[in-house]
Amino acid sequence: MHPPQQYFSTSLEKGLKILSLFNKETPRLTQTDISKSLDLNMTSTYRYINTFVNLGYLEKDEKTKELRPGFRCLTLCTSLINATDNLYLIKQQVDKIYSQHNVTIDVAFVIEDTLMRIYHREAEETLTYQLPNVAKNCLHNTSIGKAFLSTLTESELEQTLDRLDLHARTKKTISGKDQLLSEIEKTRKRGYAMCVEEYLVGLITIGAPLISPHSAKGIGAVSFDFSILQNNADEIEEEYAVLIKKAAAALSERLHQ
Amino acid sequence: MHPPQQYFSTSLEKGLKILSLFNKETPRLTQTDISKSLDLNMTSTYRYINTFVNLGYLEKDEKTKELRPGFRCLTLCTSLINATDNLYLIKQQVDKIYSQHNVTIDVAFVIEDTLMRIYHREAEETLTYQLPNVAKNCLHNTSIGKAFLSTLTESELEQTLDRLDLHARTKKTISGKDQLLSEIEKTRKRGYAMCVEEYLVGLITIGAPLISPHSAKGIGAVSFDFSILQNNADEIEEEYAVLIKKAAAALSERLHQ
DNA sequence: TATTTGATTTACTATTATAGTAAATATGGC
DNA sequence: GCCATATTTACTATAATAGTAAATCAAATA
Repeated sequence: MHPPQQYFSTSLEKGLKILSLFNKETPRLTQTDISKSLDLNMTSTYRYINTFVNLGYLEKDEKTKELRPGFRCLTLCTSLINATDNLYLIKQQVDKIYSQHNVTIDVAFVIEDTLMRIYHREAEETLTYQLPNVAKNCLHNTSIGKAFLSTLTESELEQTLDRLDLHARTKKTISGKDQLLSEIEKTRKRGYAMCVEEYLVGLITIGAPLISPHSAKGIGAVSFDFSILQNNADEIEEEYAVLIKKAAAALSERLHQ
Repeated sequence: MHPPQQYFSTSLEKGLKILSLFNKETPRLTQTDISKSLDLNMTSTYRYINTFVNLGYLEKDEKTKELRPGFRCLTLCTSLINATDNLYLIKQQVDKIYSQHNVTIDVAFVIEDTLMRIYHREAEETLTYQLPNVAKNCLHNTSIGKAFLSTLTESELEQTLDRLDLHARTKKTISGKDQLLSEIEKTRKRGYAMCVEEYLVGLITIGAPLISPHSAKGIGAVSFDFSILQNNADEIEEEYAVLIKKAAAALSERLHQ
């Protein structure tokens, strides 16, 4: 069935998928949760979980059997984050833009069609929406998503759009595939994406893609968020189009080592 | 040879061991480095590395073949750290003590006889030594190490000491096993460890163990560091013995969820 | 207190992934 | 160009894992 991928450890992949399930939105999971969301049979799930628990990466509540990241995750994560300056440099750059322009900024990577926010700063004295740190089904209705999509090749884009559920979160959400394709094309040409009340009523965002200098592939995007009560879309585009592209370029550069 | 540990994924364990090798001191490693330090044969090392590279957890420099944590580590780590408040709460507590007493504070966990620092604050206007974030062979000559050892059972302690290389870093390092055993006993009784120029000439530290409220086992320690030029050992003990124990208790509590 | 239901854990193999040897192919230094 | 070192590929015996099924446990309900 699967192409027999050599020199690839499927067990390791499954383990990492389990760890990746834990985040701010879902900090605790049961064995069944994990088994279901990864479509992994109970015994295998049990084996991997047991491995993590034995090594201290997960802790299991003896009563509820709920799992949560353990102290070993703390050391692993601090080590890994210290090993590269990436996160530090990203935060530094975002903080700089934030202090100069007082805008709400989001930096997110896209992993398996899921938007993973790695840093966020919120503008003062503005209306803001708290977006989740991990968000599925958002590539078509956020500027981060659209900016990311604009980095894909024709065939990748085609495949991705077929996979996605182009759910219409608001009346303005672009949910037709053709319409979305031309929107992505527009985004690619001008180098940034706009999103006007497509994700949430009242929310306007402008975003540009982050390109890994290592692989030269799009890996995520940065966006500025505004409330429609304080800015209108044209003004935002006028004022921030150049800035968001510069921000994306500066951040992309900082992904280098 | 090994007891056939059921419900444990050895592949996952090896993968995690590889990831754990990356830290501030060793941010880049070659396949050979990894293979040697984990005593893993080249083909297996290659398979695991390849898995990580394919998934984006490691990036491989095409020229030098050096490996470093990839963008996928960033998302995993931010998710995991967001999933629990542990790190945030620890930092908060340390910052509080720091601002009240202006002392240099280290918080570290002990993993496989290795000291992993997860947070550090440095006192202002004092002479300080920059300790590494990951340090081997330090359980016998640091107050963090000795405090941790004092939480072990008799048999665990016995086994650990037999494993360790009781290297004498300075003239004052306690490198005899019996001498160390009575030092640990003393530490256990009073609830804190002192280390007077045993790790570095001129460095005095006082530390107390961190106990996981989950497993009720010792997992690390917190310490205050001083220069012998500004404080003498007796003064430090007098002034900080109660505080370090309180700090350890407060931090241990915060490991709960 | 029994009974049901759902979840987790253990027992047991067929299957498959992995370890490890060895050979091939890079890569860099003379 | 040649040598030394490191990485990658080929190949199979072996050991780990997947998956079924049964057992155990825990919680909710009768």
